[in-house]
Amino acid sequence: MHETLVAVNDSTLSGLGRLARFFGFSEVMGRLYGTLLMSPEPLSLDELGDTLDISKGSVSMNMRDLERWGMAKEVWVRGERRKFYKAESDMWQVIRNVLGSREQREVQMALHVLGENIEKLQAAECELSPEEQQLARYYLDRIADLQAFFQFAQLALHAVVGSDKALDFDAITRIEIE
Amino acid sequence: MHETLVAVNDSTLSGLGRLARFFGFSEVMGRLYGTLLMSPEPLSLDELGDTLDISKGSVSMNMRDLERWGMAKEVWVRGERRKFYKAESDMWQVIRNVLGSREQREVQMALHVLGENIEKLQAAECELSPEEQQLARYYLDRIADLQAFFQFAQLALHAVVGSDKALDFDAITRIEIE
DNA sequence: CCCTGCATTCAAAACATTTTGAACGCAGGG
DNA sequence: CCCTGCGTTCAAAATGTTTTGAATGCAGGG
Repeated sequence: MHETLVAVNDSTLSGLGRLARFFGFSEVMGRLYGTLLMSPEPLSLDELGDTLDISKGSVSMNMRDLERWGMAKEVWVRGERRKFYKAESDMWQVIRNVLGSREQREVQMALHVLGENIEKLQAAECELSPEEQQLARYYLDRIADLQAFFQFAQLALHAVVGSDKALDFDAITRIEIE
Repeated sequence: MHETLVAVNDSTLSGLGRLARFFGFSEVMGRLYGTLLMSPEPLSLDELGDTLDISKGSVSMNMRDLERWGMAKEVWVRGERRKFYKAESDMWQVIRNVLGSREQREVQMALHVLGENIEKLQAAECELSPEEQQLARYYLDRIADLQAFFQFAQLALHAVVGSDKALDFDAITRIEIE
C-alpha cells in the first residue's frame, strides 16, 4: 500500500489511542476502534490482532469493551464462521454513549455525596463546640463551591447527551435561560 | 474533632482525589488540594504529609505540580521559616488554568495533525492506484468527522476558558452563530 | 565556617495495570 | 463422537506508575 496511506492511518490510530486514554479507556481500545474506523470492510478478530500486533486475548477483551460502550458492532459476513466488527462511525453517538452512561453517573454521585455532607453538617451543628461550628460553616462554603461546579457539569452533559449535535448549543442556552 | 467534621472532610478528599484522577492528575494531588481547601489556615509541607500520611518527597513533588497548575499558592507566614500553601479556592480559575493550558494545546495539536493528514492525502492523490484513491477518499471522510469533533471541543474550551463563569453560555452561542 | 532545619531530588521498591499465551469451551462438519 | 477452528478466560509475566527515604542542597543563625 502507498506509504502516504500507511502514514495517515498510523497517525490516526495514534491520535485515537491518545483520545481513548484521555477518556479513561485503554490505548488499545482506541487503536482497535481506529482500525475499524479506517477500514471500509468489517474486520475479524484475527485481522485486528494481526494489524495491531497484539494477542488474541487482548483483542477479545478489548473488543468486548468496545461493544459494551457502543463504539463497535458485530456484523455478520456470509460464508464466514468468524466474528466481524465494524466501528460505530457516528462519533456523536459514541460520545453520547460514553458521556451519557459513565460521566453522568459520576456527576450524579458526586452531587449526591455533596448533598449528604451538607445535611450531615447541618444535623450535627448543635453538637459542636463554637470553634467546630465555625469550621463547619467554612466546610459548607467550600462544599457549595464544589456543588456549583458539578451542577454546571451536569447542565453541560445534559446539553450534549440529550440532543443531536445540531441542537447542542440550543439545548445549553435553553437550560441556562430557565 | 467531632466525627461528623472528620467524615465530611474525608469524603471531600476522596471526591477530589477522584476528580483529579479524572483530569489526568495523580490522586494525591487531588487530596493535597482538598486538604488545603478544607483548611482555613495555610498548611506547611510537613502538616500536609502528616495529615495524608505520605512521605516528604511525595508532598514536595506534588505540591510543585499543584503550584504549576495554579491550584495552590505559596503563602508567607510571619515568624515561620517553612513554606506554607493555601488552595486557589476559585474553582473556576483552576478549571480555566487547566483547560486553558493543557486541554487547549491537546486539541490544537490534534487539529493540526488532522489538517496535515488531509494535505498529505490530497498531495499524494495522483500517485495512487484507483483502489488506493478510493481508500484515500474514505480516509478523508473519516478524518473530516474527527475534525468536526475537535472543532466542537475547541469551541467549547474557548467558551469556558475565555470568559467568566457567567458568560460561558453566551460565549458558546456567539461563536456558533458566526 | 559550621550547624540546623527545611525543601528537593532521584534511584530503588512497592504497587497497579496491561498483555500474553496456554488451557478451556463450544459449535459445526464429517 | 471426535476433530477443527475460533473465541474466551485467567494466571503469570511484562510493563508502567507512584511512593519512599536516603542523599543532597541551601539559607540563616550562631
